[in-house]
Amino acid sequence: MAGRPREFDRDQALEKARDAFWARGYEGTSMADLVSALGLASPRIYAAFGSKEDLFREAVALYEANEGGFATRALAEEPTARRVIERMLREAVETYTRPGRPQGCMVVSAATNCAVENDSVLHWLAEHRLARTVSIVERLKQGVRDGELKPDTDAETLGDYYATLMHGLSVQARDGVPKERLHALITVAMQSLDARLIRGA
Amino acid sequence: MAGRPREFDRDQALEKARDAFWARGYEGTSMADLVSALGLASPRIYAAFGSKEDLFREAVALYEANEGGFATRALAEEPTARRVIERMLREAVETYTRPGRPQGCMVVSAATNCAVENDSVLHWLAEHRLARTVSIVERLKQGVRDGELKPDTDAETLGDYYATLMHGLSVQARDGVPKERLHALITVAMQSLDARLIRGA
DNA sequence: TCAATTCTTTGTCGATCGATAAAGAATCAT
DNA sequence: ATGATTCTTTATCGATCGACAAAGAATTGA
Repeated sequence: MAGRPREFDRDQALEKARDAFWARGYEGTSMADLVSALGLASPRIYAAFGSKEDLFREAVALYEANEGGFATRALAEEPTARRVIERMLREAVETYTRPGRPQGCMVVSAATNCAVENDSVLHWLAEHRLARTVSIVERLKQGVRDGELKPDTDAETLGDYYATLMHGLSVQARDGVPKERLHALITVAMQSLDARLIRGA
Repeated sequence: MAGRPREFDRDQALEKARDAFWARGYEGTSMADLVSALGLASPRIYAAFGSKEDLFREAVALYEANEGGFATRALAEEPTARRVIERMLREAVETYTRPGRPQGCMVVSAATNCAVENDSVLHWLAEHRLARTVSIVERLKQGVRDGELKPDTDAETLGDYYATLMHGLSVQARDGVPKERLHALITVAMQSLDARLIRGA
């Protein structure tokens, strides 16, 4: 077993692929683009990653494990629903507007206008977005159970509200709206949650 | 002058093109898709519309003149900033979730992940989105001047906030979130504006 | 040393991309 | 009627799409 060793760093190549897909999306990034971005001939890419779609799915997984993982991290690390939501939104803005990096959210913008033959990719990303909405809603429900939020709080609606706002943030960031303005509107949006808070909880 | 008359209805063909682009985006809709959707051989399409990009721009203009024109209509027809914002959001939801129609906003989703050679289309739609944000901000500033909103209201931030939410609504609608849930979150979002209202104005 | 294995390189595959040339068909003005 | 004009049809263009065959190069275990 084990023949000639690979001459390039697979992880490093995957990072470059993630950035390319993040910036231009699944269909917006051609194999020729990847060849040039990764500095690898196409048979080397296919040997290491299988297909363009396989590479894309790995790239999204890498994104979600790092830059795009702010929601998961906020959910895991913050003690209150209030802090989870605000940190998630603030880190979303930071991630979506980082200078010298692709703008917006890879999960939101990498496959919105797709040809029919790539519907599987489109639906896969949609499921990721819906799963994120569900996790936000669940956390708010937990906040109600914990006595952090008023008992009559509609957690699903509030979760939909923040998920919708977060997806909108990605669009705005891609359009070049500066991060200061995005942070300012988050301050407005946090008031909806503050209104549901039980003081001193 | 005036040779053989055109055998098909140009306006009707444009509507079909608008629906195709609305559903699948600029690059997601191929000329072959258009040929099949319009029921016209490609030379007839080129003769009537010039190029795929010209056709797309006309299709977007048609969208904005009808289904996508709710923001403009609300701004023109509603007497208060409060009513403009709510009607705009409610009609956005209705438009984005209409059964049997393409879901979401054509301006938001038709060109997000584009190849480099179609950057012009992408930027053109981005400008449309930014112009919509500006018009919302301007209307809120007017509300402050009219004495409808409290004098210390940050109209730009509030406008950014509603524009962001509206763009997020398009993503959610495309993901299949039912319109009842979207209407519910709008009710939450309207409280941010209600908090800035001067009672009895 | 030498088969077995794996990676790299070169060249190219069929399909599809947007777009058009050329010829036939139908209308106009005269 | 006839020439000018415009639309429709058929066939196809070169470029690019994602993907791979085949051969050479480098490492392994025996």
